[in-house]
Amino acid sequence: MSINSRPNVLEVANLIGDSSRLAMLMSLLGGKALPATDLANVARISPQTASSHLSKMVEGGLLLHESFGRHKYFRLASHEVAHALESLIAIAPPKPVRSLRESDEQKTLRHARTCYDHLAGKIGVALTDRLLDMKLLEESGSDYVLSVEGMEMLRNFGVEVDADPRKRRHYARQCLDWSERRYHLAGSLGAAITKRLFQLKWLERLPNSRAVRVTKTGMQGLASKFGLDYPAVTDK
Amino acid sequence: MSINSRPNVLEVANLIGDSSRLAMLMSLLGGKALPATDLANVARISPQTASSHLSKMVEGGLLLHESFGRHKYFRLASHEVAHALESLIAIAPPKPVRSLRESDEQKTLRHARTCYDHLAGKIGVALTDRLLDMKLLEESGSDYVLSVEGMEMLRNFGVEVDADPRKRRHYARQCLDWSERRYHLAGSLGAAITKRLFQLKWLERLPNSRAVRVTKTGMQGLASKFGLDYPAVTDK
DNA sequence: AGAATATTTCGGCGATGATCGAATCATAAA
DNA sequence: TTTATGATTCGATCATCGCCGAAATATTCT
Repeated sequence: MSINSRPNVLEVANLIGDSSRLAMLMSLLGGKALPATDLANVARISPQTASSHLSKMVEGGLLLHESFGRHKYFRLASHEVAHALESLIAIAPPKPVRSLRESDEQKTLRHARTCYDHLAGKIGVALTDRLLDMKLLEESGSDYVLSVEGMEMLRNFGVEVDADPRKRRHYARQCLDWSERRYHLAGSLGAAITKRLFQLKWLERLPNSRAVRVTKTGMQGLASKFGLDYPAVTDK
Repeated sequence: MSINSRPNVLEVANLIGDSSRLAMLMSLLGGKALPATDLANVARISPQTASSHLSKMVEGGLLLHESFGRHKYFRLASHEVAHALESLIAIAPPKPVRSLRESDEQKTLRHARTCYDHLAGKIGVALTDRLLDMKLLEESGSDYVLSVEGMEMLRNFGVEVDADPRKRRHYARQCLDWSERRYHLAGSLGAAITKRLFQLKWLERLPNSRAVRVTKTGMQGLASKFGLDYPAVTDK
């Protein structure tokens, strides 16, 4: 029984397969650590129930926690957990019933959001496309590789480009975007670029959401630096 | 609520998070299609219960079925489903309690098995290592790329090497091996090589298991063609 | 045709587990 | 210290769902 040998797989899948816990996990996919009460809210359950769920997920290796005063912050335990969640999202059947009037939150999520630690949504896909067009990034097999020019350009841009990217696993992974059904740049490079965009205040987080907003300077910056035609992205 | 927008994620995770269904899915990770009764056996449940589970998994998009006479064969619906399962295995905490006397089945699984459509286990990892040593394959970011020599060599070896590998997604993916905690070659290239090894009868499937056996000619062949020191692999 | 095997449907039992109220503990503000 | 807020523990309730027995349907074998 190859299943008995890995009882933890069952435990992990079981943990994810509950509506309340999944709601918490999905909101943690934004990459931020959130306190227990906030997580109870997103799941629409009482603090007691949330506490129970959270301790189970910590026990099961899905989450880590850190205490600050009377608050207890939870976050995903690793990139691997985020990746597993993404891969589940990827196999959930295509588009569900789509109401004519798409919810606002839905719309902002589709537009731009963080996917654990990197940029996703229309903007994430568009930026990746630009990097490819500008030959800063190249597809390689089912992965990306940073070109020499790309490394120089991004370093000048202030991104912490790794010394020897080829040595690192998951340096420039392709991540399948559920809203766009397209790939975009993930991995530690994707995270580093996103980090820089926040530093420059080209991006800012929206409260209580994975969604992010491109600021005014961000629009100008993305246009001049990467030639990203912002209106074209938002329109269609 | 980004969760309400994707109810299918919950459904999928829920389906995986049941012991009986997971047992079936794990055995289907071998890549073969199996009839309902066999799946009932691996899960140690009655045919009625299995039937119920199977129809749910088809409904949820995890499985596909094909009928041959009175038999109904089930298989994983896609590479993505296999990939999602692998990613769950990867986050299940390291090694569980390990009895001194490891079960025979466990041992053969560790040794060599199919991971959906490619070779895994000690042999899978060892073969990948050899391909890297021989410069037929190169690491690129978190992925593999077939070298020019590699393409020629494998084509001569009878592997259906794709015309333009760079165009294909998931051509030479790295797959994390749960038993070895090492990466090995997956993707369509990994599948093509494995297919060829079965053709040549260097590998043969063991009944009712994901485990595979390296045949006598296989040992010789792997040694002469890829310099794979078979005894060294099996020993430690 | 009759017998055997594979799969499915229905119905009811039973266990697991998500949920919240009430109470407790811990930390921070007043 | 007192008060307020975040988090946890315990206990009881209640719904869900996995499970199998019985019976039906379909296909193959003799």
